[in-house]
Formats: sequence, structure tokens, C-alpha cells
Amino acid sequence: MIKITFPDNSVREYDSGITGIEIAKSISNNLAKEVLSITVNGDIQDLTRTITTDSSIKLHTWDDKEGKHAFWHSSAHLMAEAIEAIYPGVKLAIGPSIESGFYYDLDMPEGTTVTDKDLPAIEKKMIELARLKNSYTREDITKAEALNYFENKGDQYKTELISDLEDGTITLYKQGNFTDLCRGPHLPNTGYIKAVKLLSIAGAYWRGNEKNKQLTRIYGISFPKQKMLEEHMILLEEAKKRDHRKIGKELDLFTFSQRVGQGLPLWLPKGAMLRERLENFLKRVQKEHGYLPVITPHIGNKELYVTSGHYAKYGADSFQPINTPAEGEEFLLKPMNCPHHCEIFKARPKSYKDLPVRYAEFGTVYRYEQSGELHGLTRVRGFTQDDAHIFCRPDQLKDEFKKVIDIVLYIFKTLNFENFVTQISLRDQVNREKYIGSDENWEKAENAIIEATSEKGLETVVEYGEAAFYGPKLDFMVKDALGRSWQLGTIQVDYNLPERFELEYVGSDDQKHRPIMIHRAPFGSMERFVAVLIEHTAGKFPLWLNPDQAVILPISEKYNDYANKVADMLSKEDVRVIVDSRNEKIGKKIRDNELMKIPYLLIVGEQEENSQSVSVRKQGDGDKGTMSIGEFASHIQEEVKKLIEVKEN
RNA sequence: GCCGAUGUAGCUCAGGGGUAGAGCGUUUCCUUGGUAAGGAAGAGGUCAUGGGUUCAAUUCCCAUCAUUGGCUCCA
Repeated sequence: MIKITFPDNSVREYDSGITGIEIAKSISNNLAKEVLSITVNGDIQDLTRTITTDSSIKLHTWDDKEGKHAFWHSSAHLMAEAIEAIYPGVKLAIGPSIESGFYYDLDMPEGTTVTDKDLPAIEKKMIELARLKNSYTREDITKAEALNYFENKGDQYKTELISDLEDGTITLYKQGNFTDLCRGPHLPNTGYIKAVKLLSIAGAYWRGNEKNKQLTRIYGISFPKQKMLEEHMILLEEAKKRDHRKIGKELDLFTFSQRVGQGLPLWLPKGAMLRERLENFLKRVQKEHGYLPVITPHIGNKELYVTSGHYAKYGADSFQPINTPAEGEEFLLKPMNCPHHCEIFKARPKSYKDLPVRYAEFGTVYRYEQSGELHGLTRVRGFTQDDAHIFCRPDQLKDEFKKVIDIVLYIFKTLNFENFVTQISLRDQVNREKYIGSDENWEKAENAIIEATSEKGLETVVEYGEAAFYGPKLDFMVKDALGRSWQLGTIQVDYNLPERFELEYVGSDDQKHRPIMIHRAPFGSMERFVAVLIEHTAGKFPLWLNPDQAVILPISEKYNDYANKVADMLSKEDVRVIVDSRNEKIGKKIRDNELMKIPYLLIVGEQEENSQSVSVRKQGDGDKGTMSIGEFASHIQEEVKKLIEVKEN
């Protein structure tokens, strides 16, 4: 007998050689049906593996990510089996489960291409194979045997993967006629997979390197019940409705013009109003935190960027220099504000008593992003950073860094961004040639970030290789409607630019010292931030940000004059209000303005004119009764105040 | 930049080898209304651009541009 310990610390005894699925069955038949994988002493395994020693276990169902992982990973194998059956000669690369589903990278036989039209046939084959309920069976073989097997099969990707593995046992998984190199774990059999949807097809480089061959990647998702698939598809539809590109068009926020150029957004009046509100909000916060405004030009002499190191790093892939009538004179569209700000710092001598200085600018920068990478407002070629650079002494660094964290968190809190990931982006541990600066400075900078975040009690993930070329970063990542992650806020510690620009201050010892620089942008860029804000709110912006806070709807054209009078009065009270004076019935006006997501609809007709009032209707919430004009104005002011000030603590 | 898809009216889309359609929007007129679509008439398109095949191309083929799903990149 062996002792099995469960997550709640209860212990049961079983015969040695029991399997996970049998343990589940011993608890309840329902659990046995739902369980998908098992963790045994910290090791995720198949349910069908035998347990022969005292162990602590956890059974995973669809509700755990470990359970989904096994399910989707098995689905990837099932898809590969189906594809091998339909396209003989296909070579398989890798096929993992991902956060939402799975994919497989394939090298299609010469002359064969797969398009979305072929996906239903693969889905059908997968379901057909799933119904056979073939077991996923695990087999341990030696490295030599594995190499031999895949060489015979002519699968160079698998042989390459195996060659890189340590000597020793290698595991294969088989189901039906399909064998794959795999660590597992997998479902007991293919019958668990009841519903499959192949979502898209894309190119992906072998091992993620663009110098390698491009393979065909098929993304899919699968479920244990047909109904769950249907629900998931509805969810995807809902997410599409929140897409900032769609809402941006519907609400007249921004547009693009081919004639202006790709990736160069045009902010329409309503979008500009929204953005201006955000900028004013941040300006107020920054003023309270001791930031000083600066303004710099959109271009800079090429030498500026040679000094900063940006030219060597990005020059070839950027907008190319602007020439002047003078021989050999070249200017760059600015891709960064920091070199300009360094020159501002340098313009006057600084004492240690002057530090920290914090220069802030909504600086528009231009970067030649690859054409395939442009995406709505989230990835563009011209954008405005809510940039600031803090120049401080070493003894001030950590404290300044923590203050910036406070600003970012305050902003996220005010805007109800609750689901964000805080990522510490450090140097690549192996490839260091892409970074500038001394190891010593890098270590100091990296430690400063690690200490500041831990003292702030921030939950962070660490990513190596994600640092900027001049220093490590703390990034705040937020997801869009479709689950894609975008970097918004960023805080970066930099010892290098002060060196390159020979920045100095005079210390209390009357000696020259080098300041440390913090780059920071809480929004990241106005473009990207507004995009994510649109997706978070589905266009229902908080009252203090909405371009129009209220729209006045006259019952008929007879009341247009009164409507305009009300609009004037409210404007004087700083309420942003418009009048819908179209010759339409009131029902139509209500519908149209509800769809435009304007927070308050004010209906005015004979009764309101007589009593000098408005009939208030809240967006999505119906009739709120009648108020005097003054009452409504103070109601709006109160609501705005609550939204942006109560969260201060 | 790479692989795939897409490009028809301001927007959302249908159509299809014989030079075009719907709904919404817009314009004009009727209507002047009480909490999510009142009615009528009209305007609006070199079917992304450039080549090719064909008696004939918006439709088929190729290229370019743009958009888009990914990949790589992202100061």
C-alpha cells in the first residue's frame, strides 16, 4: 500500500501501481469524468501513469490551467495526426498548447499550401479521429533510437530538436497512427476532445528566427463539450466588437489616410478631445509631483543620435536623414526625446541641490516600424509619448523610481485598469553585444529596479532579453480585447546616456559627479493608451474623459432655441455638451445618441422649457427624471470630481 | 520585412466575363413628435492601382499599394 496525500492534506491509502484516473474514480465517478491530468510530487503527468511510492497529488480538471494544457496539447497531436492523414509527407515542427488553445508548425510538402478553406476538412478529420478514442500512450526510448526513428521518417525538425536534448531517455507519445516527440502529459485518449475549431493560419519561422525557414502555423482551440466551443465563439465575437479600430471609427475618434501614409494616425475632433483630457489629467498629476515642462523640436541633428547611440543601433532601419541645402548636414526625425532632454539638462550647470530634476514633455516621435507590424493605434509610425526624464543622484534613485511607480499605479487605478502585469525587463543573459554600457552600471540599474519593486510590494514577472539597449525597464503590460498583450507604462533606469552626454552636477564635495537618468512614460504613448482604453471601456469612457458628456435632444424643432440656450448655460459650467437638432423623432435621437455612447441624454420639450429644466436620461440606464439646469451641472461636476479625486489615497 | 487572407458607395456588406446592388448615413420635401429606428424622393462608385488573357474584365491571371491574422522586430 502507498499513501496518497491530497491538496487539502487528507491522506488515503491505495495499492502501489494505482493510476491518477483510478484515484479520481475512487473519489467520485463525476471527478473521474472531469479529470484531465495530475501533478504527482510537483511533476505534471498523464492520468494513466502508475504511482508506486507515497506521493502528494493534485488532480487537474478543465478549471485548472494544467488540465487545459493537457487537453490542448493532446489536441495539437490530434491535429497533427489529421494533417498527416490528409497531407502525406508533411513535416512536423512543434505543436504546443498556448494560453487559449494550441498550434502546430508544419513544413508542408513541396507545392502544397493550406488556406483557411482547408481548415474545415482538417477539423472534420480531427473529430473523426477523436471518436476512435485512441489512447495516448507514452514510450521511453533512448536518444539514439529516437534519432533513428525520426531520421527514417525524414523529419529533420524533430531530429534537430532531439539532437539538442541531453543524452538519456526520450519520451514519445503515440495515438492511432501518429507518433510524436513529446514530454507530455496527455489525455488518456482522444475521445475527450468533442469540439474543435481551427482559427487561423499564419507563417512562423522555425525556432522563431527570421533567418530560418518559414513554416505554416495553424492555430486552433478545442473543448470537451460542443456547447463550450459555441460559448467561446460568442466570446470572440464580443471581443471583436470592442476592437478599438472599429469603435474608433464608429465614435469618430481617429482615422488613417493612405495619402498621409500608413501608420500615421489622424485624430478627429472627438478623439483629440479625449486625448486632451488625458493629457491634462497627467499634467496635473505631474505638476503635483514636481515635474517641469519642456518643449523640444521634432527633428534633431544626426550627431545628437550618434552621441546617444540610437543611430548606431537603429539608424539603418529608421526614417532616413533629412538633408539640407548645406553639404553634409543631416537631421533625423526624432525617434526619442531623451537626447533632447539631456541637452536641456546640460544647458545650465547643476548643483547636487538642484537634483532631482524632472523634465516632462508630450513628445511626438517617429519610428519606421515594419509594415507588417502596424496595428490600429497600438503600433504606429508617429506617436506621442507622455515622456519625462528624471536626473537624480545615486542616493535618490530608488526613491525617485518608487515615486514613478506610484504615479503609474495611481493612473491605472483612476482608469480602472485592474488586469495588468508588471514586468521587469532585464538583459539577455547570454547575448550581451546588443547592449551598451558597463556590466557594473547594468547591475546597479537592474538591482535598483528589483529593490524598488520589491519594496513597493509589486508582483512582478522577470523577462530576460526584454531590456532596452541602454538599460533595464519596468514595464506595465495590459491586454487588449482579443487577449494580445501591449506594453503601456514603462520606467527605465539609465546610467549610459548621462555618460554619453557627459552630464554632470557639482556635489557637496565640490567635485563633479554623474547623475543617473530615469526614463518614464506612464501611458507609454497616447495612441496606444487610448486604444487600450477604448477596448477596456468598449467606448463607454468615464464621464470626465468622454468627448461629449451630454447631448441635448429637443422633442421637436420648436424647442431648438431652448436646447441651444441650455447648451450655452451648461458650457459655462464646464459641461461638454452638444445639441442634436436634427428633424427626427425623439425615439430616433435617443437611439442614435445611445449608440454614440454619450453618458447623458437631456430631453427638452414644452414641459422643460416651461419649468426651465431638463429631463435626464443616463446612457444604458434609462430615464432619471427631471432636474433644473443648475442641478444637472452640479451633478456632473460632482460625478467627475468623485471619479478623479476620491481614488487619490 | 516574411507567410496567409482581404480590397465593390461615407460606413457595413451582397454580387458576378457583357461596364453594378442592399441597409445605414447624407441631401431635399412632408411630418413637429415625450424616452432605442416616421414617410417620400434624390445624389453618390474608373468595383484599390498598373499590366496581362479575352471580341469583351469590376469579375480570370500577374505585379504594386493598402488593410488584416500571425511570425520576426519594437529605442
